[in-house]
Amino acid sequence: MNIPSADRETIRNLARFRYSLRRFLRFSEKAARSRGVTPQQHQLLLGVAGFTEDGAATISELAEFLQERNNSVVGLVERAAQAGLVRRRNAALDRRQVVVTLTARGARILRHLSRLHRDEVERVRAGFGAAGGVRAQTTARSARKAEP
Amino acid sequence: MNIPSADRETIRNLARFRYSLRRFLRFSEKAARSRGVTPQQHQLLLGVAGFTEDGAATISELAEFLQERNNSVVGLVERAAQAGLVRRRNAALDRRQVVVTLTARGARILRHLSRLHRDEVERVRAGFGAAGGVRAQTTARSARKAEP
DNA sequence: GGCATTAGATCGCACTGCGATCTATCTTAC
DNA sequence: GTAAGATAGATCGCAGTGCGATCTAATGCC
Repeated sequence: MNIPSADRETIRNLARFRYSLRRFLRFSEKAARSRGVTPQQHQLLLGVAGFTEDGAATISELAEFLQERNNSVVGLVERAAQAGLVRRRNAALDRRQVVVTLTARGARILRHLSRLHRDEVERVRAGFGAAGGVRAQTTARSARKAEP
Repeated sequence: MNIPSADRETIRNLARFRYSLRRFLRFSEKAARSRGVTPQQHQLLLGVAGFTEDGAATISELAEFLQERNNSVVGLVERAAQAGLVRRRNAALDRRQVVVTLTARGARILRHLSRLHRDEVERVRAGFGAAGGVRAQTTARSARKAEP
């Protein structure tokens, strides 16, 4: 394997960072499902309500927010619309554009999930800000018998 | 939609945070693919080399690191092994355990990717640490015509 | 008005993570 | 020692999801 110690240090830090990230995303995923929406739908709601100034977003804007291709977003919006989370309408000014807004139900779920996330994000931020130490993680690691 | 302004603030911050996250993950994904491995394989390499003290990890440890079920990890390791990125061997002490280590090729790729990621992570951390302002994002947002 | 551009939509596909289930190994109690 | 339970992985089939390729409709521009 022979990895130089400078790289080892970098790798160790990156691993901690990614582990922290995974745990956060996992938390978020469970939170979303606990409210009856998929993680992707939750992100969609967040993008619709929080990415722009006016609480509405086009497919392209959502694709930028989610960092996905717009055909992926089309499908996601379609399913979310069927689930009664968002509403679509054509922009009057440019009728190629599709403006997505939240339904009352979508807004309610987003509000609830956002409150749940607020605290957790602070924890993650604290972990990121620290010089590389997230203590709770080390304890979470399962003990493995030493190799002979 | 009627979302209270306190929630609006929270939602706005969460959206910024998630957008930053998505962009980072996107960057990471492209970096991995540019070196000929899938994003998941990259994370696997990182977990093997950086999650434990000894540069090796069992399936269960990797499942914890990746926050996935261990059957998912079994498949991931299988594919990575076939791609010549990692090696498996049974732990001598507890023969139920499977210890995963990096091949020379896996280590080389991980080293390269880690260097690429180091700077980017710092940028993300900076964005997280700031009181909620990631400026670059606003400019990246596509302009949408105002609704009439 | 005609041509390039842009915003979405449609289709089929491939990957990946999961639930359910199974086997092998280790641990504990008796 | 041995049977019962626990633990670590492996196997199988499936469903969700994001993507490439391609198409249509609306807009911009000269």
